[in-house]
Amino acid sequence: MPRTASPAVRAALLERAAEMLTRREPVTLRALVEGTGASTMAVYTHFGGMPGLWRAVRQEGFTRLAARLGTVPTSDDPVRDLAALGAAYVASALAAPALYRAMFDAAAELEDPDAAAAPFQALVDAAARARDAGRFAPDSDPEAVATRYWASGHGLTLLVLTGVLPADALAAHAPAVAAALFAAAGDDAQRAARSVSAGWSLPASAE
Amino acid sequence: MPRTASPAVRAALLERAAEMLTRREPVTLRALVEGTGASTMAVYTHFGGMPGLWRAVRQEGFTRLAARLGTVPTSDDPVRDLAALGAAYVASALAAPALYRAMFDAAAELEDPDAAAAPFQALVDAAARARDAGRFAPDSDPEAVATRYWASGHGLTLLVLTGVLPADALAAHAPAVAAALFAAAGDDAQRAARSVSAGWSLPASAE
DNA sequence: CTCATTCCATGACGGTGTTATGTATAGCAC
DNA sequence: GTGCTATACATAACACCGTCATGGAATGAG
Repeated sequence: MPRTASPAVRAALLERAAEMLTRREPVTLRALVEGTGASTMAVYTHFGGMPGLWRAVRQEGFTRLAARLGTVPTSDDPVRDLAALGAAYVASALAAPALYRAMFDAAAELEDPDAAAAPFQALVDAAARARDAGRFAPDSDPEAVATRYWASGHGLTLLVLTGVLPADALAAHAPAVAAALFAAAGDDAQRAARSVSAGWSLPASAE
Repeated sequence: MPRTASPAVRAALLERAAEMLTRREPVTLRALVEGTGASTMAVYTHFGGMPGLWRAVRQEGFTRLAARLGTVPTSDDPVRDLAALGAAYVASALAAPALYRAMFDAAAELEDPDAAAAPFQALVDAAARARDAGRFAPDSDPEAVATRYWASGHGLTLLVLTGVLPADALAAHAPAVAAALFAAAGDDAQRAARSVSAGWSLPASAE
């Protein structure tokens, strides 16, 4: 019966939080609401506090990541598709480094725990297609391949984002790691290298 | 001429900070000094503030990590040594998860920028030995192999530490990733798998 | 011994997230 | 349409954080 909370305020707060994050501004409660004209209490009614806001921000990050991976077209070369997915993943992380780091800072707790699984599933599907197409060994486990691929890319990405490795380390090592993992999954080494090279260079220009 | 700062206070603060970190307690200035009997100003005289304390904590973490990797014995199988180094690395991270995460939270800025290079160098050396021993291709780049190995292990470790992947994912995937990378570096796939299996299981019991 | 210099303890300050209190407004019963 | 009620939201105080200005105590140099 009572007054209902406006979803516009919630969306605006979330949007502004993501924007402040990409702008490297510290996301503080008062600075956050300052821009929206809302009061500090709005964060509490909509998110229950700052931890809730962060949960929502991470959720939003994974949703956007999944959406972005969804735009990667499926070709007749599933290994190339895996590489393209990896490239899109890395490009997404580089486009909003602070958001990416926030996502994995406490990725375990999300509003919807399956949110992190959505981007991951794209990799699993591609790995399964590679197996069914005869590129990977018949007994290769798509989920295991996807996990190793993901973890390796994640580590490389984070080391670059934190400044431990130079920015060009991604281009220098990510395709090589991918090719090594795909070859281990059963693909011919040279063929894997060619597919990775083709897929990796594809969405590099994507914003 | 004046009173000289006691290194014992500095060491005690550092020790307590690391202890609070492993105990998952929030490392706050007042809580930190409470245990040592010192005052808040001690942190400022010794570290210049909390950021300086974190710098020192990260530094200490890398130093301990390098020391731990230094205890891994060198065998006549350099590929096995690489696996053993990886296992020791992961074990070290699992023993103090919060410290590990703090180390890489802003690993770019350390008191001594070369501190992060020390653990890394152990990997480079082992990769160079593998190349010189004919296990890796003569034109394989030890530094590139070490970088890819490190990044992959780092990503896998972080995903487990943050709860994204289950704890057993490390044992399930880390050796496989290592074997894939070593095979890509030129080692025979089956031989690499055997060496990795031998080296990985070695220091698993280390604390 | 003297004294200057530095360590460090005490307390105040601005900023943070949180929350108690009050107010206005949107939805439902009639 | 009118009145009631439950909820969204504003305001302001709170406890905590890191920081720093002040002052006293201790130490090493001469």
